[in-house]
Amino acid sequence: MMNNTKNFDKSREQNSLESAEDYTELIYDLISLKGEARVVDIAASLGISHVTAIRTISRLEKKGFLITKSRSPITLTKKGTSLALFSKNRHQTLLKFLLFIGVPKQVAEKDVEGMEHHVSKTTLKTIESYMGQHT
Amino acid sequence: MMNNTKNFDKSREQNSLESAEDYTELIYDLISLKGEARVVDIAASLGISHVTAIRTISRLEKKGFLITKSRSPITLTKKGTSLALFSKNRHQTLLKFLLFIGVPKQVAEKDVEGMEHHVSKTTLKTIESYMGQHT
DNA sequence: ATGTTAATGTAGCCTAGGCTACAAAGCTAG
DNA sequence: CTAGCTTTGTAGCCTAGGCTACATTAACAT
Repeated sequence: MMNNTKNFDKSREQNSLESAEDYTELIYDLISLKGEARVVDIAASLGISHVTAIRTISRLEKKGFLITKSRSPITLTKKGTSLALFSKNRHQTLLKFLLFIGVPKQVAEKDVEGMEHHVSKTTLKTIESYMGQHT
Repeated sequence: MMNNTKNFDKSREQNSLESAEDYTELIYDLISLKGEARVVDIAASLGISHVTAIRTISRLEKKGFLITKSRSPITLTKKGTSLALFSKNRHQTLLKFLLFIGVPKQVAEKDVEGMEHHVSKTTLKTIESYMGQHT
């Protein structure tokens, strides 16, 4: 009889990592650009309703990526900041690579959004090294 | 006041296309290899319970990708077969490309699983052409 | 200081995908 | 031909992410 938790964790760590990456990255950028990250802006940036954003943010808080205080801007924890930086870097690398092989900018930008969450560290390293050698 | 249907369609056509691709591809392969595609085998191959498989399959039937008959093997419609072939081809191309740039086989195989659904036709074409030129 | 607007939060509904537990149908062997 | 295993199907629960509608809080302007 298989313990349910395993499968949970599996999809949770997949799905939820994706939103964790998207949200922390976005929050990081918002803080950089606007000085603070607010729910409205997050929702607007992601093209979703503020309600959905609030719920997801509260889940991410439970998982230790960020901190919320009622009606105050959102801040990233250390864990959240690390994830944001990692995601941003991966995003950039991948984008550069697509452009490098000749994908049109607009297409590359859109494709990266979906692909980035599924690229392992090994593949990322390989890409970096490949671009290094073929410059 | 935004019409709800739009957002629905957006996520539906994303999410559901992913499973449509996975399922049609798998069913296609099962028919090739075993002569027929049964729920148990689909579930086993995807590593999910047969219940989840049944539900998803029934959704895909509603969307015209396949046909089920109670307690009989599953068959693909024309639409389903096209999608399967397209997905298989994209999968292969992407895998070849990752191997080409030097990603270890095991890693490549795993990464492709996630990435493939997010690679546009344009990017796919670009990859093909790039590999053609750099052989 | 009060009234309007913007931001946040709550309730409740939907789809999709995950599960277990149980029920029914079909095969296959005795 | 019946007992038992395998396959398929149903009921019901969970998480995650999407929404609208409504409520509350805060900020701002007059």
